[in-house]
Amino acid sequence: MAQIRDVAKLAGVSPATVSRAYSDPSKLSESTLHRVLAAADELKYKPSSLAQLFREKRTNTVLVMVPDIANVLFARVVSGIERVAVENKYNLIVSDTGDDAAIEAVGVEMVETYRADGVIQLGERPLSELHPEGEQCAIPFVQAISADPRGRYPTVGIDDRKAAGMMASYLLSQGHRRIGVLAGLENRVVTQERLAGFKDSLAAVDVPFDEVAVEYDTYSMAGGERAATRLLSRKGDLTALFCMSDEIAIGAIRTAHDQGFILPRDLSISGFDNIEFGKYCTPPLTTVMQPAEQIGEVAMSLMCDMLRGQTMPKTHEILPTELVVRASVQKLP
Amino acid sequence: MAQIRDVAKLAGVSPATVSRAYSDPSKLSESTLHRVLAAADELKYKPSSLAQLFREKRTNTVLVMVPDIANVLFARVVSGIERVAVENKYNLIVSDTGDDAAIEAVGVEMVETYRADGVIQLGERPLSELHPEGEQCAIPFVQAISADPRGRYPTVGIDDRKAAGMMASYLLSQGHRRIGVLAGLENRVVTQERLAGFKDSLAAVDVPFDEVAVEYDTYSMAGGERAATRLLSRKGDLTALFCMSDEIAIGAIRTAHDQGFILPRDLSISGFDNIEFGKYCTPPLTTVMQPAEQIGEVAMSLMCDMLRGQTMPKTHEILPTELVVRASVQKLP
DNA sequence: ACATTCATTACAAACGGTTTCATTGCAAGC
DNA sequence: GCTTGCAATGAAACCGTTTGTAATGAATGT
Repeated sequence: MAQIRDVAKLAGVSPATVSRAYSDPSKLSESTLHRVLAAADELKYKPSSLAQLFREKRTNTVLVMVPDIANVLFARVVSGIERVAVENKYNLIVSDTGDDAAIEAVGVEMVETYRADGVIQLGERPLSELHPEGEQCAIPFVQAISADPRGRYPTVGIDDRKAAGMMASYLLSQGHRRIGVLAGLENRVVTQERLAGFKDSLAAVDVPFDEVAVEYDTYSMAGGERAATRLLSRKGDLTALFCMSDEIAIGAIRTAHDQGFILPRDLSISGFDNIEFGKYCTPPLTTVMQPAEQIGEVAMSLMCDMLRGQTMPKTHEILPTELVVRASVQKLP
Repeated sequence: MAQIRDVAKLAGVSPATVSRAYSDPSKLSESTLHRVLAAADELKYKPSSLAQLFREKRTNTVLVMVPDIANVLFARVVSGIERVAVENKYNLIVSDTGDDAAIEAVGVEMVETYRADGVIQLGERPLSELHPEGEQCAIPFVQAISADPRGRYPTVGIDDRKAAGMMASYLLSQGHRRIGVLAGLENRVVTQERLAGFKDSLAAVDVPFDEVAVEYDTYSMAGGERAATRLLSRKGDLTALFCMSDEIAIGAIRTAHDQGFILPRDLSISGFDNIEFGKYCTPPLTTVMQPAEQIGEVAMSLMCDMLRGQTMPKTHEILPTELVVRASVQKLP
């Protein structure tokens, strides 16, 4: 591969001039610029980004830590991040962490070893748990989607509590009173937030919360199947299932079908997230829209701000959610 | 951030010694090693990968070009690539190309500018179309999932023609004779391959291929809906729909439901890919399993071989597919 | 006692650009 | 004609590692 000095020699100028031909062409005379570019073209010269980045001590790269890249919701967030990244000429290193603290810690280290300029964390773990210096450490870090909006680092996501409350209110407004909850993993803050929102709405209309009617499992279709099976065998009188994700709801629909329920006549089911497949369920899923792509876009925008301005925006962006009414929830007479 | 010379000074040795303390500790005396590590620890020294990589002229990074990261099938392939990448200590730069030739070309350039060591292409476009030197250019390149296995670059995927033939044969074996085809984009080689396989099986049992009964559209649920709507309005006598992807099939199921079909009684529908949601459709989707994660793993393994051995494996890995029989295809009397 | 070997460690070059500072040449101003 | 200023360019330092080669000293062999 041709180097800058080869081009310089061929064009009869110094390497500095060649460098300037790229970084600030206006500094060169018309004829020199032409000569340099012709020489570069002839030698098929491409500057080594490795050398450039080394000199600048920047990588132009942001690390995105995803708990599971094959999860459609996360994939959509990454898609949004990507869009803003290319706009701003950043590359994305994507790491599938499997929600593992050790892997995430390695990711954070990549910033300190000049492997990435900053980190966008899609997992729930805050930076303070991933770095030996805890809260003190100061690297460009943005947490998105499943973040607790109370730390000192910027976060972007939705108001899970409010959104869950919105859905619960809708179920109540449709006449449902005996509502089972298919929750995700119990130890997640997102689960607790959504549960709190659910309880809020019940309390607002003085419907007692039936502690027994909650089943926890993974945030997945298989988890939804299992949780639904357990819940339905225990409580036969439920009229609706409040599911904490669309995948859980899709699993629950499968279970309900298999047990001979006619949906939504015999059982109403609501989801959360509004993944594309929900629209194609039978019956189409009533759910809460979470603006996944937009969350990614905002997260990457914040990251760009941090990277350019060297300043840390102390914001916690809360993006709006929307109730998506389809057919899986029925109005009771 | 502390640098190697700070550590060297504190430990009273030369930078070279500090460097060797990491790269080959056996070269140092017990006491020196100890002193160096203590000094490094005290200063929280982390070697700059940027400087290291610059020196080695390697990035330890592989670029993955994905037409659409939010597509579950691609996401699963990326997941497989990831797994092998971390095993081999490679980072992944993921680029969502939107199937755009210009963006893909920029990706290929990243190798020439030392931004990545190699490229894994999940799109259909071969390297020869992405580089000014065409077939001549010699960069570490592996094409996966939608590759034409006839170029000089390694590919990994399935035998689309055979797999499609397998599914068509199954439909025929269930008594279907008037089978509509919901194809993906017409200009894709994968579409043509699967169509060829479909025709193969028809020819094998002397069923004439009904050219009219093919509808092309995008590989998506929306595309499936549109194509199904067009096809069903044109041909009322079909007993089965051969869909070229699960997403298309899911869209077709929606359309069929909406038009009052009882599935699979009134219409059988088959998919392709075996994405997770297929299992949760109503009725559960009969489809062809494509080993997406494994395709990713093999692709990344090949990439590692190329990167280490500097040799190009001239293989075209064909991974096995499987018929997944569920309930969306009915046996005709 | 001297040469030889070996283990340790230091020195300095190299990686390929960018950038600061100095130099040159030319035009304008007096 | 001489100074001044500016545009264009070059020389060289620099970024933080790694590594080939040289140097040092101790141990060994004769």
